[in-house]
Amino acid sequence: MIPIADSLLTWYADNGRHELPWRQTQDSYALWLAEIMLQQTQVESVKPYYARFLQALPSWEALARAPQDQVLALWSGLGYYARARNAQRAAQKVCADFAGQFPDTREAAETLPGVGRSTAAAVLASAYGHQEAILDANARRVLIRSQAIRSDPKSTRTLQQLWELAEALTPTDAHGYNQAIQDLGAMICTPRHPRCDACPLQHSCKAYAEGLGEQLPLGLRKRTTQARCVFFLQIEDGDGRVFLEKRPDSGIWGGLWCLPQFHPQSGSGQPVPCPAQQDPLADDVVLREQVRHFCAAQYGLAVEVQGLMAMQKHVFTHFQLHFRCIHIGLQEDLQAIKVADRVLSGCWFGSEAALAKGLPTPIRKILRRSS
DNA sequence: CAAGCGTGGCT
DNA sequence: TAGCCAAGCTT
Repeated sequence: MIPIADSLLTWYADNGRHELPWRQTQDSYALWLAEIMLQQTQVESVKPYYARFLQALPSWEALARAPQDQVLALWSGLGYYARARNAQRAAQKVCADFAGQFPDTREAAETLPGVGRSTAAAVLASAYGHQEAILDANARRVLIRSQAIRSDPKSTRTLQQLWELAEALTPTDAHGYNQAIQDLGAMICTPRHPRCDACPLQHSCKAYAEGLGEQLPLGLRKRTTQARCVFFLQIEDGDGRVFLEKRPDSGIWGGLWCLPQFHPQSGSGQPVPCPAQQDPLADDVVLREQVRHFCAAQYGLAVEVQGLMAMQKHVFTHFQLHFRCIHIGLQEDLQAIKVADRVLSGCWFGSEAALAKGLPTPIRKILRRSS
């Protein structure tokens, strides 16, 4: 094992990103919130969300008591929305079970929804000064390179080995060290084309010595970019309000408000796989009749299809969604609305009210364009 | 334990 | 363009 703490801390003092917003506070709530937002998410993306969220919900109590819709609206666009729902549950648990203080042991902290080992360690080190090691993507990459670990980074054994390494290397000043190793991973020891010439660990780095800097970590990701397709139904009433449904907590975009989805091949409206077809969402008389039938059966709405927007694509980690938006008007306005209000989990929103909700990014783009 | 879960930037 | 990647956790 090659020690790196001293070199890292020295480098960090002069080169670290000391100005990051969550490095200006000792409040465990703010530090925890930053860690949750930063999971799988880049610093620049988090900054505006962090400021807005803290401003609106500045304490455990405020978050615990907020309407879920407000929490999701503040998270809207940041992605991985289970984090937002878990964060609120965690705040409620902190208030109920931990007297409004972030727990002071890792074991207790890990009982909070959305808080795993690394997040718990990061908060305990930064908020309370505990000597706790983190192991996020940055730390993992730095350790793998500095020790030239060639085994599969995803395997349980390698992870176990990395955690042991992380704990052994983490000094008393874990707070500073954790920030330092993350900054090195973000600024110098980057996934591709690491800047070894500027690295404070170059003299001791086994990967550098063996010319493996670009090769490690090994076999990172396997990709499957299956394509699915769906229609989004933009149904407007006589007052220009649009109809949105709240999605169930489980699955993609959980808890967010969304336009109704439709596909002729799945009565449920679920997106369907669309292998490289010419035009999987073609507009014709049959489709328009199917849409009318769907709206009647599903929502009790008598509608007329006004037109189809151009095909668009939204890319997720695991698949890409091809979609077209269908503009729809009501035939029998007032009567239809009454039926819908009674039958549905959805609601009608004016343009401004809709945009204030927690919306998936592609839905927000659709509604912004037509507002 | 592998799959699921968002989005934006970079190459 | 299309693939790759980012301060992980849950089921």
